[in-house]
Amino acid sequence: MVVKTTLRDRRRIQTAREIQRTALSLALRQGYDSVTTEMIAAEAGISQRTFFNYYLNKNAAIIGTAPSFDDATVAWFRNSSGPLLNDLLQALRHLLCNSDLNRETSQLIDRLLDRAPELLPIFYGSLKRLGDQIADLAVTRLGEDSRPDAELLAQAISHALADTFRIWANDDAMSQDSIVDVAAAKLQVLRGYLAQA
Amino acid sequence: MVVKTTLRDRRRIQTAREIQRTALSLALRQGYDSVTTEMIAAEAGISQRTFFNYYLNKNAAIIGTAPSFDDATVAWFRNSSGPLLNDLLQALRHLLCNSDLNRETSQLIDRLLDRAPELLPIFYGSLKRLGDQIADLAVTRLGEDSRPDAELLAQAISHALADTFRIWANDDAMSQDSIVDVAAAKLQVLRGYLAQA
DNA sequence: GCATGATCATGCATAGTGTGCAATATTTGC
DNA sequence: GCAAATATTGCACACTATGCATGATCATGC
Repeated sequence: MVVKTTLRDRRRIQTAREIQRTALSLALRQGYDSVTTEMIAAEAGISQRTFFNYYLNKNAAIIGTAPSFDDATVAWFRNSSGPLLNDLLQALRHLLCNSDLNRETSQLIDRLLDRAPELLPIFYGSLKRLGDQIADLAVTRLGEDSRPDAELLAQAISHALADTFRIWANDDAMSQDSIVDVAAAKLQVLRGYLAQA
Repeated sequence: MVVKTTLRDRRRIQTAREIQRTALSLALRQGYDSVTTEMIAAEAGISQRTFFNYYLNKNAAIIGTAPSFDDATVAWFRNSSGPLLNDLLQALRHLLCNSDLNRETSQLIDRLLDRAPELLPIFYGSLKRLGDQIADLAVTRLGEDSRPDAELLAQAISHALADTFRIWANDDAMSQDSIVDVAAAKLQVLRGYLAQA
């Protein structure tokens, strides 16, 4: 089933991005706290009410919406029989491949996180959604009883991925494809620390 | 240096706990969203303005304030030369030993997290403070260059600890001392998953 | 004890967030 | 084009959170 992309859909995505860019730009210019949703709406050329139609709250407008696994990837994962971690990483490669990341926007987010560390929990909180999806995948292999362990693993993976994102955002020489590989390397470093006991 | 505990200090702690208990009880009774800070203040016998003198926001009142490492523990850690993970876990044992956890309150939090999953990111966000402290400790050993790796490790440790907390809260037979041990076991499970690649 | 300086509780005003609802405008499918 | 679906907007409103002024309460040195 081919997805029909209507004018409305395209506009919706376009507007959502414009709001995010405006919000980031304003927050970097005059500080996150002193930016109001009214300002963002005004500069984005929409009403405040419409702003809240696009994002549930101010934080969400800054961070943007995280991508989701598509059905094909989920199906592939369920049928694959490779090592769990390898397959999870492979699924993430598909995810990143399909989503068109914007390095410029990522850079703005990265810079803002430096200046406004109070946003860090929100950033990682948003990443928790991705982590939950990873945990769901892992649970299909490990069984529902292992959900806490799956969540711990998923949390580590998404955290490593987030770190790598920030590196990628600031390194134009780094390719989008290598994000997952670098994150995987970070996870092996983590494994090393865990082995010291 | 012995800490002098004045009447004011004791009252402050007492009131803070009372506010938290009230907030938890109300949230469990009628849902987190429909509880207002005014209700919490009224039921706790204080003004709304005083509520905000104790907690920066509504979320903080629910989750409560996480404990901090004391100077003695930090000093011990810096001078110790055991394996990193072992020493971090040992520091956490000191932390838990000194802080008088309330199992009843923890149970209420656990139940509320089940009913209001939108609080989960806030819960883990609050745990991030503990994670940051652990990361700071680890950095004193690994060097500032390894901060991202230290944060990844700290994140995993605090997540494992949080999971274990929820188990402890609901298992009266489980001793407070064993929390760190169970969390350590969880970390070894994580290590196993990471080794599969 | 008690004076006095520090800290705390409170009321009030105010800025900002976020939602429900109804009216209006735009797009889609036919 | 036209009707149904969907988007945008204004408005009212409840709630969160902060700053500031004022009076109450506590700590401390004498």
